[in-house]
Amino acid sequence: MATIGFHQHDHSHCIATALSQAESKCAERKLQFTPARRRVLEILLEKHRAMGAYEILDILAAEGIGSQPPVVYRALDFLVQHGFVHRIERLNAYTACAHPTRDHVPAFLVCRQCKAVAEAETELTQGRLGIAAGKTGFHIERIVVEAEGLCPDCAGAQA
Amino acid sequence: MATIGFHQHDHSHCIATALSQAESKCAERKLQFTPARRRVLEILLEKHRAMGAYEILDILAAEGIGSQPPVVYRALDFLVQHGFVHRIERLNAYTACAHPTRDHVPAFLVCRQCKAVAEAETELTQGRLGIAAGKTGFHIERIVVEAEGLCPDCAGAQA
DNA sequence: GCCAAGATGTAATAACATATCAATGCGAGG
DNA sequence: CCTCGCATTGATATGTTATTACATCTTGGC
Ligand SMILES: [Zn+2]
Ligand SMILES: [Zn+2]
Ligand SMILES: [Zn+2]
Ligand SMILES: [Zn+2]
Repeated sequence: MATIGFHQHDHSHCIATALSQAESKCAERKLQFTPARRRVLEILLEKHRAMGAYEILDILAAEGIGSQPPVVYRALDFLVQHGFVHRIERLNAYTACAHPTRDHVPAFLVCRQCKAVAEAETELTQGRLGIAAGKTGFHIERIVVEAEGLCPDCAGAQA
Repeated sequence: MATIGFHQHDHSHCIATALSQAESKCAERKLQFTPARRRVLEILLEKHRAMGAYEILDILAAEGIGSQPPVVYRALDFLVQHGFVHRIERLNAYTACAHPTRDHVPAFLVCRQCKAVAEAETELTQGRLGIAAGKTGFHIERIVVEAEGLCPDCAGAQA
């Protein structure tokens, strides 16, 4: 059992599922799902939380996969590029996508205390931001939405 | 003349205005608007774009105000804390608030090419993100919204 | 097999941020 | 006036995150 999106669940098999989905997707698109890329995604799925690049690198180093920063940054770039992983700007950290099969605009709830992260989705309509962009002629390609606050656990522990 | 919010305008006097507004606000709240803090805000107002901490520090160093990182980070912390400056997570950079008199939830349009930044406002209603948060018991305290794309200038230059 | 594109190995460095502790200034209460 | 407490500053060191640069190797199309 592990904490995901702030509730408990058994995800022993969803790692395998996500990995094989990623594998298929790469095959379709003629992308190379190399060992380092695969292992980084697997690590993020296993831990099921946001991890810093160097935290991942430590694991790779221990396993003899690579010990230099570019090893992990290249893998992360690939995974982020193709939507298997999201970067949490607020934390300078990375987390496996919670619904990699759907095309989506990710949004995150980030606990400022324990750093737990839950992935939600925002509406595609860009509201006042889209309107502001339109007025000025700005062309939006991507939107970062990250809410910061207290997760249920930490809020409860405040007592 | 300078680029602000992606259109031209003369803001020779708005620096002075913003500074004196900040001064009043600090006086009201019994905050110390010290020389370093004042100068950092002034620099951000002058340049009128997002600046990295070390870029600001270089200026402070040249002026003999201070050359060590804590000098600029302390000033930035203060200015961000009190709403005179916003941090752009996507860029690890800082920019003077475009409407410091109003209480607001800032949102940004960030050009991926030239790094120009425009500040907009988002609705306070948190839409589906708020709903998702409510369901899981997450308590939102702050929301980061940063749109990435191309500003009119860069889009034009694409040719 | 040959070539070009993509991926990896490796070293060095850049960019961003914080920890720690001593020293200083300054107002409120005695 | 004194001094206690608190915010600020000074100074040094260190921690953390990310990129550049260049050599080498692999892969897949031809
Ligand atoms: Zn996702
Ligand atoms: Zn928490
Ligand atoms: Zn603002
Ligand atoms: Zn631009």
